[in-house]
Amino acid sequence: MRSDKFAGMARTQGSHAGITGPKVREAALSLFARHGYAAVSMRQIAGEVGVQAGALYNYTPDKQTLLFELLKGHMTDLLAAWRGQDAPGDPVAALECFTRFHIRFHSERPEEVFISYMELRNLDPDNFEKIEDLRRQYEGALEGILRRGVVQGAFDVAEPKIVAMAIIAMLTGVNTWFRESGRLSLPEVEEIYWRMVRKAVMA
Amino acid sequence: MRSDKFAGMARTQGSHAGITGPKVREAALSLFARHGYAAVSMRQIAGEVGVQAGALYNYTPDKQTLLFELLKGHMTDLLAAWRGQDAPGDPVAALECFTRFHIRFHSERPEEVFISYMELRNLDPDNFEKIEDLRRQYEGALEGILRRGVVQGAFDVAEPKIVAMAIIAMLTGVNTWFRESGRLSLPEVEEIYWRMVRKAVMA
DNA sequence: CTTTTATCTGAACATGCGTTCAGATAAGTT
DNA sequence: AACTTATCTGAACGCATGTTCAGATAAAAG
Repeated sequence: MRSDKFAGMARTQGSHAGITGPKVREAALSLFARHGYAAVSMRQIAGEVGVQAGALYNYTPDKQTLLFELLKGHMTDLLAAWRGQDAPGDPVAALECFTRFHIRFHSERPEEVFISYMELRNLDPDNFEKIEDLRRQYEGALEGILRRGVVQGAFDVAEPKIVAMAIIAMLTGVNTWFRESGRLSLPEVEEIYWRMVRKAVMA
Repeated sequence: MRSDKFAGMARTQGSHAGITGPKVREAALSLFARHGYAAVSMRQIAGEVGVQAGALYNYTPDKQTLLFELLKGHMTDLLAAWRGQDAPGDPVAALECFTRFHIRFHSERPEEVFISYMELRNLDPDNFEKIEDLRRQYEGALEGILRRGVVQGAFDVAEPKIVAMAIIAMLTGVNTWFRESGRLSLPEVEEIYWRMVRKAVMA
């Protein structure tokens, strides 16, 4: 029952709100990103939602699960969005697709990205393992592209797994400085990074 | 007086220890890296040192300053170590020097690196600005190398500042996976990353 | 040996934490 | 209209937090 509500099932009965669940997750996301999981109290989250702290426990069994659901949702969305790209078969085109997709997706969700990289250590071991598994799947997608490119002779990459991690680290770094209002537009940023990625792996 | 002690002046008088100051910083560093600044209590740090919580205040005016001094010390060491490299004048050789230096230095200090990237948001604005300034100086070193390479026609880089940040993000990512005991040695890792960096920026 | 002093203890302070729960509230159902 | 039930309040729970400080301790200085 609780999990149904948490998953976003329409609440057809109740008293005041009807959208408290999403608001709780939005408030938690924003506060965790700004101040860090450990530094944010349930009372602060409740305050942002406009509710007393006790009411939060209608939407999450505890604080830890609230964090976990945010991270899991982000990683699940990321994987689903990537799979929805149906990337080209050609490795070079696929790599370009991945590069642009990663920058675009991550720039649209700076808060999720931030906590996904910062708050992993605040997950208990079980939850951590689940998130890590999703992350490895995403890395594996890029690694597969690289391996296919090597087989076809398009890429010169001795260690596809490590190069995949290096590329992802580089692309994710965009989020530390990119601002919508800045000098460069997102397509321009994509272009700069795609040039680097392409040249770095090309045979 | 207190700042002298904190800076490491020999304590020629006192009671029990004589090395409590360094031990406090080591314990704080290790615990902050493992659990995060906000999640670590002064009592935990004191416990690791083998002292009561109150005694910590002989070595830091407060918890915030303890974090700040760790970050400042790390960034200062990093800049000093880089300046001690006297990098070659040739941009390509200098870039190789920077790449290998960055990987080596960071792999030797995983805890400092971790908190330097994770705990910036826990600094109050004044302290944050000071650390950011040091970080910009370090980025500027790489940016300078890139600019010189562009002028000499060795590099093809349209946005040296952004490419510098991208390279640093990529190189720092080594710390997320590299283990001394792993399959690859540090020189092998340096080689893999240097290949990527060189190819990515070469004209 | 006595004095000085840096260092540490142990208790206390006010405040905040995550979480629980009985009871109030208001919307949906009949 | 009365009934049901999801939702929220407000108070309470035990416990932890950063920081302070009077007093104990032991090493160095004379």
